[in-house]
Amino acid sequence: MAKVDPSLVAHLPLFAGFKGEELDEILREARSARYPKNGHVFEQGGDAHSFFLLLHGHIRAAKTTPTGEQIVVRYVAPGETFGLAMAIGLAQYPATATAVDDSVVLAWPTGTWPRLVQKFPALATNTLQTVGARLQETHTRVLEMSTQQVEQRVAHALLRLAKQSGKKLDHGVEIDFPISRQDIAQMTGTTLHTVSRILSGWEQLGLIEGGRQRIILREPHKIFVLAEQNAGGGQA
Amino acid sequence: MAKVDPSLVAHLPLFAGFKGEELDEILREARSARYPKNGHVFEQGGDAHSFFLLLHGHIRAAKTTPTGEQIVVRYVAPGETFGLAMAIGLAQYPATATAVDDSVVLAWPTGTWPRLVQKFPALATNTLQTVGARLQETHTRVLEMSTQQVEQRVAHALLRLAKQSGKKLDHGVEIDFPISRQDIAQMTGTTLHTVSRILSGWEQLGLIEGGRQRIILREPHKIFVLAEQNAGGGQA
DNA sequence: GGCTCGTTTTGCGCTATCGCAAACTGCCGG
DNA sequence: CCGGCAGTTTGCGATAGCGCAAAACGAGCC
Repeated sequence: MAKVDPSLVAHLPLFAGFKGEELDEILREARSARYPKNGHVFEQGGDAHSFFLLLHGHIRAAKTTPTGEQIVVRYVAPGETFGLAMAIGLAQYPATATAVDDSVVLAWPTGTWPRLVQKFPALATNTLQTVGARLQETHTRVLEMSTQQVEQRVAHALLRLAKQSGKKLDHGVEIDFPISRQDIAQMTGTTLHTVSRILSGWEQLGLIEGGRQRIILREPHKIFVLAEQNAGGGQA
Repeated sequence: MAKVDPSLVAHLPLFAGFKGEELDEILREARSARYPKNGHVFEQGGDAHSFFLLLHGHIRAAKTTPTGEQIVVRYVAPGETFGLAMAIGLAQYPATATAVDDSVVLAWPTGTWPRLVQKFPALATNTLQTVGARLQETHTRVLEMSTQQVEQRVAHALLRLAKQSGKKLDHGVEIDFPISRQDIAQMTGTTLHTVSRILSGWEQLGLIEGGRQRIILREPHKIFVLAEQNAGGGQA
């Protein structure tokens, strides 16, 4: 219904190199949709009927094991695409997408992708860059999980969240959407309990301030130091 | 020099949907190169001068931390592309590629990519699929590292290696290139020692047979069971 | 204003896995 | 044929982090 102002999205990586009228044509194919907090945009295993661009809000993409355990694949911030399953050759979504805040998305039916890509090859190369960047990030995540202790991984995770979705405060940065200790545990490969212990410790030290699904980094720099330093003693 | 027979590579995912003469044109841009066992194809941080297609042999892609720890990102089997750094927008290689066996590659100078993609947009979409598949695999890896014990992760790793590069034997499957316990540790996020203990245990049970940089899966099915089963007791 | 439920905190024992050290082994080079 | 060395095995503490249990807390609802 309500059309999206092209100028609002023209600068996004997905549309890099597009003229106004091309952009128009692409946007015409999308419909916009609103999801309330905790609403499901799509579910793991469901048919990949659409791909999305987040306009407002925040989306959590999570993957579930057969035994019911979950990990958070990533948090989607406004301006990012998600649900690209079909673009990478999948017929079903490999993860579940849930709005963690009231969110507004642009959705293109899967069927439009081949046509759009054919007409606008730059869409494919732009998407390739995006997916490639995510691959790099995921490799970094594997590297961290392999070589760092939980405390450092949590520190890195918070810094990334702050960078991606941080709201600057007078003193510190607040993560701009509701996120629980459990969520952080699922991002870093640990347990709710361990995250809680770590954050409590940091709060004692005045590094952060926490609340119910809220985290404020009061001393980002000190957390950065924590994240980088080798646990205990390094190799001489 | 020696031209590559197009029919040998025509069926690869990278070239899906290409006619013979298009293929020819693409192949003409590549040069082939040979790397001896343990030769470096490129190094992490080095300028991304080329992208590659592996024709023969096996390549190990590994990422190193500032402190010198490594993880194996993946093993490249013949027919797969690697070193796609520039296609995904990187100017430097994010990992080091080493031949684990005498290997032959096809190499395209980075500069050819934009031109090739412009002329053959399907290259971009094919590559997108490939990179997307790798992203999925990496997410699976994160999931495993987050939710499974070391023994199961090792089992999964061996099964994947066997599937990708296994040589069928009378009784069992042999991994077709030299791979050390250390390598497996770096694939699963554990230590050389733990891998050695696990494999020794399995060898006792007759599940595998090992040697210096060699692994034979004698009972793939039993290993599969090991890989899938929840450690200890699952939830009732 | 009081209640309820989801989130967070915290205590405590347990153990999978690490980390170090040392012995062993099969290949490769000379 | 004889070292020497990289890769492997194994033993033995040390411990980070898990898992369970329970209490404290706080936001929203009635």
